Amino acid sequence: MKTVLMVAEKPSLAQSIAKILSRGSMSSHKGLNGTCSVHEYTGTFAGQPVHFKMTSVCGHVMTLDFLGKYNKWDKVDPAELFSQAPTEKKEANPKLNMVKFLQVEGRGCDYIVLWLDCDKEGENICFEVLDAVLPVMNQAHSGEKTVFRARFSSITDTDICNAMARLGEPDHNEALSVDARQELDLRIGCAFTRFQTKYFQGKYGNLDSSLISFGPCQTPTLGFCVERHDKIQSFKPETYWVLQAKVNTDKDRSLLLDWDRVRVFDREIAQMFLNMTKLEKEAQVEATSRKEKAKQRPLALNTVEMLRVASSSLGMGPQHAMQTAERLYTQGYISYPRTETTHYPENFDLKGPLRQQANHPAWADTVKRLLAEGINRPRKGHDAGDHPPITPMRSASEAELGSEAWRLYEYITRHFIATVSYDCKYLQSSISFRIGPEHFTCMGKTVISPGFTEIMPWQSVPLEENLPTCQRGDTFPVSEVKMLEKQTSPPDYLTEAELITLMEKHGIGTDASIPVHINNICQRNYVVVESGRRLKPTNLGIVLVHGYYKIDAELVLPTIRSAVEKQLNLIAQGKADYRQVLGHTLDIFKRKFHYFVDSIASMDELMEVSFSPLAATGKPLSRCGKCHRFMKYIQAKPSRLHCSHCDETYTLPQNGTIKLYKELRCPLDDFELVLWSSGSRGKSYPLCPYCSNHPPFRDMKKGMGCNECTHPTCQHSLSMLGIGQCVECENGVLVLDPTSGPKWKVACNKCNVVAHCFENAHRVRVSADTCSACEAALLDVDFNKAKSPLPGDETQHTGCVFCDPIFQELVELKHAASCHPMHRGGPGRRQGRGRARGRRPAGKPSARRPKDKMSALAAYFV
DNA sequence: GCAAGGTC
Repeated sequence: MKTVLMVAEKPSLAQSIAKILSRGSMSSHKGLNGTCSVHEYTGTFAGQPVHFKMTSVCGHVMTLDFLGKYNKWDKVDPAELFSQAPTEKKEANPKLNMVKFLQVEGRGCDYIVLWLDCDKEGENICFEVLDAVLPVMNQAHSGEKTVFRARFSSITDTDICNAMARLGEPDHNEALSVDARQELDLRIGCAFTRFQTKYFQGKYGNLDSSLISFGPCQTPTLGFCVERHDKIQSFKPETYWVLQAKVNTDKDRSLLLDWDRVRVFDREIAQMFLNMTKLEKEAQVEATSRKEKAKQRPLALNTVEMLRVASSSLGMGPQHAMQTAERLYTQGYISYPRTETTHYPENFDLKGPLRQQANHPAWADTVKRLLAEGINRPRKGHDAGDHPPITPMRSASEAELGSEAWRLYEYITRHFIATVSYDCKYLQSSISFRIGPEHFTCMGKTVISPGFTEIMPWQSVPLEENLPTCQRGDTFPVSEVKMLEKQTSPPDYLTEAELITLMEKHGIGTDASIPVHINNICQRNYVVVESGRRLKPTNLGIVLVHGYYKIDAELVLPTIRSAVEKQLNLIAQGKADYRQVLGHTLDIFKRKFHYFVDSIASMDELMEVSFSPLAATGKPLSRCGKCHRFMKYIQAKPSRLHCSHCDETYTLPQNGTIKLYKELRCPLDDFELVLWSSGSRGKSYPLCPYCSNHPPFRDMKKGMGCNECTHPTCQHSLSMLGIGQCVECENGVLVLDPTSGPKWKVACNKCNVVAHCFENAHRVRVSADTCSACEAALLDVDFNKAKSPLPGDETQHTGCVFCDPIFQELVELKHAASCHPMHRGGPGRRQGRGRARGRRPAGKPSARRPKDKMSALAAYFV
């Protein structure tokens, strides 16, 4: 029997589609990556009985990057990234082993049916899948078609079955347009980002962003925020005047009337109108009206609307909301949360999900009534052909979800119920009055039936005072006419919800990437989220955008994306050649780039005002080995040392603290050593600022400290302080931390293994001798007289930390505590004493003997 | 260390 391989874009879709096509009779198992499943069943294909294997990828299989050597920022001129630098496709997520997985499942298959999402990205993934699978599939008989594309617009039985019955071919042009987009985004984004970052980081010490990034989506996104900032800055308040009248409708009730002219900007004129009305004793009713109005139930929920409401009403940022929604989805509480569609498919079961909510304490009454009296037909929304709108899939309580997830789930469920509820109906009445020559109006609203606002109370029609019943010609006594002086007020900073709307309108990003772009401009410190989730640009963000405006406004305008996308669409439609469009667009941006580089001084003028030059930043810390003057330590990201005399910058390890190390110097270059520490519970090691940036020996990499230095005789080097192979990682060596006393530590120079030893020793040295059992270097320890753990009055002992029975008792293996508890390894997983002891019962040789120090070192000298 | 697009 022949085999048909079928591939969807994500595991959940593979399952739904297989369920439909196999009519529920399939057998499933997890694939080798543990994420994708394979669903198997038998059926017919091309008129013959076959075996079906339905599986999926996880989004893109491949990602585009430059060849490795072009990723060295200090060796490559960013201008080269436009054409010379070659790109390569790499596996998008090496952990998933997707190519291997596809080949294992695809080996020996006869046909392949591609069920990727029906958009350009999906078409592109089709070819990524084919590249992986075709080489291992059975060879086609002469002329027989083996590659098929299923085109579907929703995940419903009819749609999926129709797609299966009318298979087509993957569209190469659409896929090529995505290849072009990837290459453009990569080359343009990286070139500008690297240039800006290097230029400004080399000049200023307090930019407070380790990366000055540029991108065709993130930069216009920032542009929107700065545009609003500029509007606020340039706003000039204007004074205006309003007439307000009050009439008595009853003995102790009065009615506030709005002026039909709304407002005037001339005081004299307002005064004139006031004079004409204030002596009038009566207001005459000129007309009354009563209109029944409706407030429409919401459209079915899509991603961006969910994100807007999450931000504006739940105070939940888009990134966080999306993560929360994804968790609710994978746990089966809601349907797939990434969709543009606001229209339920024709045969969508609305009552099923509604019935699941019928006993929920929060909305049982509403749901039961809807089920009993009949649900309303949802409004006609937009069908983007991707996934059905977001709906609840089963009932859940706050206790089982936790408060954050619950708030989002509650909103999604209330929204869903609202879409099958009735519109809110209310009566809008108005009375028009005349006081002297001037006209005034009073409006009132009364709810006739609350409809969906019962389940979405925040949408309720606000209660307004009932208007008196009256008719044309009636009069009411005027109790007061007064003139109010007011001022126009500036707009406020952009809310996330408004930004999402702007991005959607201008086609910047997609439902899945909009939260990422917003998150990016926050992380780069271009904007900060203020109260009410409003985005206030920082000085850095403002200067960047104003700089682009000065040099080349197109770089920040939202049209930058749409213009390129127009070109890409030509490729997709087969109307333009992929190479030509790519070459042409790259050429334009290369020119823009060179112009930008040549004009950078005009952006720099703005930078100068807000930021301090490197030389004027930071505190003097350690001496330069070249000029022997003090270098300044710049703490702001990225932390570094700057010698203003030599005009050199030396980057330091991030995420830790830096101190001077006893004014000790590196024997190679005379630079004063500094001590890097990740905190009292973590590890620390000395490093030479020069060596760390210019590795002195072969096989040493940038960023290394003395604990990885292979200098044969320096007292701070790995050679002198190394003890033996790390007990956990492959290539690490345990190195004595010479600064850690009196609570001595030995730490791995690669991973975060830390051994705490000898609490009360006042000196610990690495001996030249090695252990006869395990070949690790011996430690020579002098204990405090009063607190010596040694027998008798002894204070000195030399032995192996792994094998010596006395030392074994004094060593405790841990993992360095890093800044964030999430990243903490060890103690959580492996309590207390680790492998160092646990795997070495006294007297028995260890299962994995630590290599002797010299052979561990030899590895470094290769 | 960089983009944006998939998805986990």
